[in-house]
Amino acid sequence: MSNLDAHPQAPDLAALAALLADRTRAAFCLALLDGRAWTATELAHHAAVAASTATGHLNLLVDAGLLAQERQGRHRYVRLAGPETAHLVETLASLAPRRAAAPRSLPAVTRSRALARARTCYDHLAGALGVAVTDAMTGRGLLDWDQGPALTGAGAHWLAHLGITLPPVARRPLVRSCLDWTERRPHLAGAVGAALCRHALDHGWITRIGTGRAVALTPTGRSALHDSLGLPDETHTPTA
Amino acid sequence: MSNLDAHPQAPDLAALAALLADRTRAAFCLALLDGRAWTATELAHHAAVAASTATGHLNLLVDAGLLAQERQGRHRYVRLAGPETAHLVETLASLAPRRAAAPRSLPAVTRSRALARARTCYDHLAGALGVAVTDAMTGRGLLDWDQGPALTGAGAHWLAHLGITLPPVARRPLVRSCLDWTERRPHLAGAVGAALCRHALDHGWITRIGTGRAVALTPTGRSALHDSLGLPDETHTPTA
DNA sequence: CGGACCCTTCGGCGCCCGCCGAAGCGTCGC
DNA sequence: GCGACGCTTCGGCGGGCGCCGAAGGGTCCG
Repeated sequence: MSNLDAHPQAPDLAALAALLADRTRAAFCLALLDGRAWTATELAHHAAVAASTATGHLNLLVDAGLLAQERQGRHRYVRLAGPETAHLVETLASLAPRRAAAPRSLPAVTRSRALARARTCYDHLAGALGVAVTDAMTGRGLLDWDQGPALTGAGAHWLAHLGITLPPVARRPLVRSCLDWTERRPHLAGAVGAALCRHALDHGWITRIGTGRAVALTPTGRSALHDSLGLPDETHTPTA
Repeated sequence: MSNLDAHPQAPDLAALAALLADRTRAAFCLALLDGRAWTATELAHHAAVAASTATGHLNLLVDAGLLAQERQGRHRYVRLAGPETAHLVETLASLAPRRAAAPRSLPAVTRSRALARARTCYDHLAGALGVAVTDAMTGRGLLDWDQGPALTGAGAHWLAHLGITLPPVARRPLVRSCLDWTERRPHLAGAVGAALCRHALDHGWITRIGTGRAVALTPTGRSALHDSLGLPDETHTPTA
């Protein structure tokens, strides 16, 4: 009985894992979790490798279908091929040993400031803000995790009230739990998470900082999230 | 800006992926998805490698925390360290390219026979049987996937009626979707999936075949699943 | 007690793969 | 048209890692 007979999937699984088993390619995929398209040169700089090295790595990822690419003149843009790839990268990231562990327990006022340091995770909100939004929605009965992650009726109404319409065809889960690497608690992913993030960007609740995944919570956003979810808002909360 | 500065997680993520980026280790982990403990020698035979090779690989996986081990005299038993590891392996397996694709569309009678060829996936039912159970539960309103995978009230009653009690502390999701590699459709995972599988084994609905993940649906099981979920039962259904 | 068995360590071999700079092609903007 | 820029190809180098058999230690069983 050969290895192939025992588990035909083993070589394929190993090959897929091997694509992420290189620190440069891992850095590429982590960067691309911001949901945007990067050029080859940007990724090379980001990962501090030569352009020729980046080319080889990107070819592997594109050929394997983990990344999608688009040519615009001399620029080669790549992005994660879809939510499945993002989910794989997220899963690996959530299980990988932590290095710089975030503080476990923040005082409330510090937590309020921490909301300002948010980021996106693929196409949904992550970090302290993502977790805070998720927790608040859960606390207000907009999400129900008791029997698996689900959007409640109240949650659907709340979204509609905000003017958020969900995609008519549910080809991806409406609600998915995504374990936040820094907070070590789940934040909201799936179609709802993506729609919320889109809404937050479109309405100026958050703005992107630089070219990474960092986003800044704006005063408008802080106020809106306070009104709609009761998140701490420094303009309304006295400083302790 | 060095690679480490850009993404501190990248080397760790890559290291984790590297653990599964070897066909022998991948075969080990796929085998261990049956949820049982295997000895080092069994795994070596299974993957067709020398005992010394298996030792080295197992040491890597155990040291990294992906596997848990237990010594009993001269035997070294290892198992997957927990559902998180299983989820990672499942995720990789579901994204890995397929080789021997299962037939896409089975005639009903052949599908009935296919139910007999089931398997477990970590601690829940998989394959044709797992998918059939999942579909039947969904069709009868016991599971609701419209807003994320969820157990319905009817589902909870159904489980109670079967005598299945769920763990009081929900430290893992009650319901989780697990994409079935061979059927390419989701089967039920999570605490409910595990409880169902346990129940099916305890009540003789399925029995294990050999030392792998294959399980056989028994006449008792076929009858019980027909009664409780309307699954095809050859003793009640005329052969076409 | 002795042989069989499980498992581990060791050393050597061969293969794979990421890295780089140099050279080169195509695009872009002045 | 020319230089700058983005990207690709090529060849060589060095490091890493899985593989094996041999040797050996510990456990098990007749």
